[in-house]
Amino acid sequence: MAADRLTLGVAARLSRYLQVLTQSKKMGKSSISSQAISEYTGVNPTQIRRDLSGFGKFGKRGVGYDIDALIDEVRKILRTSGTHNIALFGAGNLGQAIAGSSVFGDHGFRISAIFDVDEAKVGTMVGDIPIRHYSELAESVASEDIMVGVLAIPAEVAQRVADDLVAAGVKIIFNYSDALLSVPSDVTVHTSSPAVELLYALYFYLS
Amino acid sequence: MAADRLTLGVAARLSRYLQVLTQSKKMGKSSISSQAISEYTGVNPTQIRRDLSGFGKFGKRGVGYDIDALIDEVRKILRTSGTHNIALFGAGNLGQAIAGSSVFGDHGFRISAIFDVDEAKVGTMVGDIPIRHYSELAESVASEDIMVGVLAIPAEVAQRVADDLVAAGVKIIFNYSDALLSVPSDVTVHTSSPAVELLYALYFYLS
DNA sequence: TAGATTGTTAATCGATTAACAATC
DNA sequence: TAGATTGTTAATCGATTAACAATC
Repeated sequence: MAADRLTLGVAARLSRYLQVLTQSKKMGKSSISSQAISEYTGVNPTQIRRDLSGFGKFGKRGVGYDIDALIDEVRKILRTSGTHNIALFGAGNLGQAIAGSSVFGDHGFRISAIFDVDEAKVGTMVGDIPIRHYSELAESVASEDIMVGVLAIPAEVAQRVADDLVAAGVKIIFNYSDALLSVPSDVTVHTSSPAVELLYALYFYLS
Repeated sequence: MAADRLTLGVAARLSRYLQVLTQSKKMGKSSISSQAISEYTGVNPTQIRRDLSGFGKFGKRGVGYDIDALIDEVRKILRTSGTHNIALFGAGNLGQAIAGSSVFGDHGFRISAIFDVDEAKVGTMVGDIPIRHYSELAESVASEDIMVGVLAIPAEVAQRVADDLVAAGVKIIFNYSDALLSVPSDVTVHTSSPAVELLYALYFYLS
């Protein structure tokens, strides 16, 4: 059943449910209702139940969903049960903030390399991750099977690094700068745009 | 025409077009086609033209859209032409990275206050913004007409700050921690979840 | 049992897309 | 003129929602 590829919308929503489940587990809960997931994601509870019931009967009527079991099921559906290596570019304030947070680690992403061009930083550690020189990019991507590049660098150099990542074979880039990146069509770029989200939140607030 | 409230989808897409327009202008371009906007947003070019043509004939056939003029039009539609004040919580690595970037400023958001609880930081400056003590929150929100709170603080204290912001009357919160925040239904929370976006990018990459 | 919540149906609405005439 | 791109239509598909029986 449902052996087909997920639609983009379903995959995006399942990922968001997963985050709520992971965090709820951290907060000590063991089960959760579609209503509760809805409050944290803004997704209609009927749609949450619909999204999940397409893959099996994971819930208990009158009770809700067991969090541990549901995390396993959603990870299976998204096929992201393993660990995936990411490389972080830029060891400035933003890079260090990212390296020190659990925002990627909680979802099975491991920061396996941090790159910078500042010779003074190269060789030092951020937590337990050593900072390497940018010139080692291609080699590290290949030897550590890095699937994602995270750009915590100035907008002026973002395109250059994106080009080098593409040349090294990386297909997914997460861009914290506000630069617009041009990449081949088989490469996915996600740009962090907090202001964009605030803009439309503001619209609904002002209307 | 189209005096009704925008749907959530249209408002979200218009905000994203605005970011592409703003960045394209920075890069020195003066006009842009729906095809080019599509490449940077992933939104189908037909839909972009459709979204825009609902409000007027902004483009020139055979040429595209004038960037300056379109920025003005989209801002009018989103009713976000003015400047809006935001308060930043946390002057650590992440807070300093946000304060030092143009990610909010480019879209008419001004960081008018940074709060921290560390007495050693209070009174010092980040760029041209002074760090204030957290106890001044309510007073500052009222006196500076702050509409948005940005949380660059540990997950453990995020709910506490969210509660205080709600009590002070703030209706929009941008949350960089991975905490799940409970707020009244008239308050909007946006949580930055880079890992969530990577999760579903990975799904389509692995499939 | 009584209350709560899932799983599912059916109806509606908005998003998506291809196609193409209009026109710069 | 020729090429490019908008504005718009029509058709399809997925998202959204209310409602409610099933059942824990």
